[in-house]
Amino acid sequence: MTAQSDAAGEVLAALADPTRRLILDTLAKHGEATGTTLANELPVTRQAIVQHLSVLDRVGLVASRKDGRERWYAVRPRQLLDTARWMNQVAAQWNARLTTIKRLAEGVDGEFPGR
Amino acid sequence: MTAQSDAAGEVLAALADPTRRLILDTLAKHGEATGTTLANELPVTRQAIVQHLSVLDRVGLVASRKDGRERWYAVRPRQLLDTARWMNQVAAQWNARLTTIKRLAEGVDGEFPGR
DNA sequence: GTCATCTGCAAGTCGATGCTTGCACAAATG
DNA sequence: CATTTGTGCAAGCATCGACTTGCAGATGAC
Repeated sequence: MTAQSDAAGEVLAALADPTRRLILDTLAKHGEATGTTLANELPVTRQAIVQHLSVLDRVGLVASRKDGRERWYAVRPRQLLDTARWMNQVAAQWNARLTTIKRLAEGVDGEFPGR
Repeated sequence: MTAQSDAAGEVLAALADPTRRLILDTLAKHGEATGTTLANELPVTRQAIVQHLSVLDRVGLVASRKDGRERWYAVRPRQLLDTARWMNQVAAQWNARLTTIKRLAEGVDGEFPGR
């Protein structure tokens, strides 16, 4: 119920890094790119980029294709959509629980602090 | 366009930690809980839990209320929903870009590797 | 064949952070 | 008032991960 190889968690961890999000952005902008291409316009080394791409590939956020001596990467939306769906489900659970609590505390008009 | 105080990134980073997700789960299950309550049923110290709750509060995933000498925490779905929406938008952008590319590469029937 | 370029592997550095222990303070109970 | 219980602050440790540098191998160009 909670753990099912935890795909969502992996994707979240991958997306948590700002550089990785930047790489994904750039990649999506170009459609396809190689490690060296990305390194040319991003403020990090090619090695760093390749390592990030390795992480992103492991969780299925990018895919790679080898052409000659070049390796081309592209973005894959599916995992992102799945994770978004997961988040919506969790949020729905929270909402359900909160409304239940509210119903139990019937009559109490005090809402929760607005942070 | 990319940076707008980056609320999504903050939430992602907060959700990336497994212990933090466990805390959120437990919290949602109970509706409300205190640091010591959570520490009683989770395999970490109260201090660790409070620190995590501090992070979660900073990004708006939980809110706290003080009653006497006890501080009660509860989950807040809004940030989660916002982040899910953000993910959907990004995924939509990726999809749009990918279909454009595909259209440009008209005639080519080769799909992308299935990882 | 020779040279330039792109990739892949490895090791090392450095900062961030998850978790702990220790203690002081505040509030409820007797 | 004394005791107990819950919270808040601080410092220390230890691990993880982001990034770099260095080099070897593979592929294309001249």
